[in-house]
Amino acid sequence: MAKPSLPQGTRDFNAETVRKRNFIFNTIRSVFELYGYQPLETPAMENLDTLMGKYGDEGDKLIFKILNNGLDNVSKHQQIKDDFEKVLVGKNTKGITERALRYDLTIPFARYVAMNHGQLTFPFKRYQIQPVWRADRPQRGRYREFYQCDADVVGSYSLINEVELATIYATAFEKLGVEVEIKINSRKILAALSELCGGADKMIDITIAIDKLDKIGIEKVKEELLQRGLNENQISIIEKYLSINGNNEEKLIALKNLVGDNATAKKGIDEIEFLINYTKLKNLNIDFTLARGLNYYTGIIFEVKANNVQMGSIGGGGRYDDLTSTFDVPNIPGVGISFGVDRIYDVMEELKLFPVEVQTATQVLFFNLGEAESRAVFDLMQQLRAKNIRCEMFHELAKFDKQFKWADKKQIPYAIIIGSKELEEKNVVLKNLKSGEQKTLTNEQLLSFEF
RNA sequence: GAGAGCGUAGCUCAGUAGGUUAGAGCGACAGUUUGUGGCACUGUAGGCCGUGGGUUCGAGACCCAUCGUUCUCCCCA
Repeated sequence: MAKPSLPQGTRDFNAETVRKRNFIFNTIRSVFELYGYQPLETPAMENLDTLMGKYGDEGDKLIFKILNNGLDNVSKHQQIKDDFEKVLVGKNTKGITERALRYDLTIPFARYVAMNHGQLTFPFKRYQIQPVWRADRPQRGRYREFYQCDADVVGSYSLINEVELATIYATAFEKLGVEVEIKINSRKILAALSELCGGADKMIDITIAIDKLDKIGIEKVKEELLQRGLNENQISIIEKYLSINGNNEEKLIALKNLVGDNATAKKGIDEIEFLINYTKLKNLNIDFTLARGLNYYTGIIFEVKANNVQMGSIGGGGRYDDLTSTFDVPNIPGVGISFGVDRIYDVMEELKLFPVEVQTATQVLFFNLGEAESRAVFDLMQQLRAKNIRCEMFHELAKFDKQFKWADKKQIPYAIIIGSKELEEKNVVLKNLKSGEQKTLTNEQLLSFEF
């Protein structure tokens, strides 16, 4: 057997890491619950049909496909070879693969809603905290297996949902101690811009190009737009659009001057104004260069960036007014947000934002000083455990030195020593390992001690 | 899918211009010390130098391939 290893882009999590991650999960979950969202879980795998075509061409390539079983079945060899030929030219793949790992939580949710819309009470609000998988090349802040925490509401056009979701973002990150900027834009504004610049079919080209503004600069964006078939006049409108800056109010005024007489743009602007005025969040900023790749968004879109650290977005979302129609259930609008736990973890680790309390494991180590002593220890431990004190006994008879060092390494704050003397006198020696102080307590005093 | 860097002890790394028996720190284990840890000292274990091929009298070092890993672009959380 070769050296054991992990699949690329996946990780093991040790006790410390799991505790820190749980802190993030619990914080986000509690905020979701505060806003009336209910939990949902879906399978790790979906039918390939459910996922394909929902994330754009790039997204489709990153879906982890699961090989069908039974491909070595001799009686089906010819059929399987024929099917594989189709795979090679990018066609129908059912004979080779018909299942895939979940790529995000939104499409499985849409599938769930489409399957169960007859039973659900609308508006239906759900949250979901599960891993997703992407066949991406791993790099900083990018993994092949990572968790998303999504909250979505379907069956409502109300902008109050956007207001609440923006507030969920703000509240959760505040509770985590992470300073963030919540960036918003509207697909309606981007659509209006596209109408003015070569037609609605150019929207994807335009959004892809402008999304790169802060990375490659305005000149390169203009070059890319030219390559994508826009003329000089159209590009100059986009340049004006991208040069809009200032605070939210100033940006909206400038945008109205540029595209305000377009009906779609006006609707998008109204929605953004509503959201900003309603929430009054200080870190909610308009960013007209925000586009987001996923094709299904139709209204306001969100993206969350952590301040003071170099990291891709740690959350994103938006409104999709017609997501379930791809599953033949039309007219169910929705809006949702997602938290990227693994990136939030990396940010918190880099900025040292995890509270120390997160790490308390065993509170008390009982020394093992002999057969009769350890029996007494066991009885005492059971009584402490009944009072929710986390304690354990050293696994074997050993020198003090060894037992102390073990406690140090496991960062256990208290040691309790029960030797022959204490056994006889029915008391214990309690030592605070951090301060070095120790005192003798009766068994009764120990049971009421505040650890 | 495109590009770059790095693979030497459990971990972090050093290894000079290609030259005898590959080193350090940390960690592990044992002892000094069988009723009091963190410190110190002493000792021990631990390496197909990622893998395969090539150049050379001689390769951890140079060349090629391969695998792994990290990072960048694309795209994304």
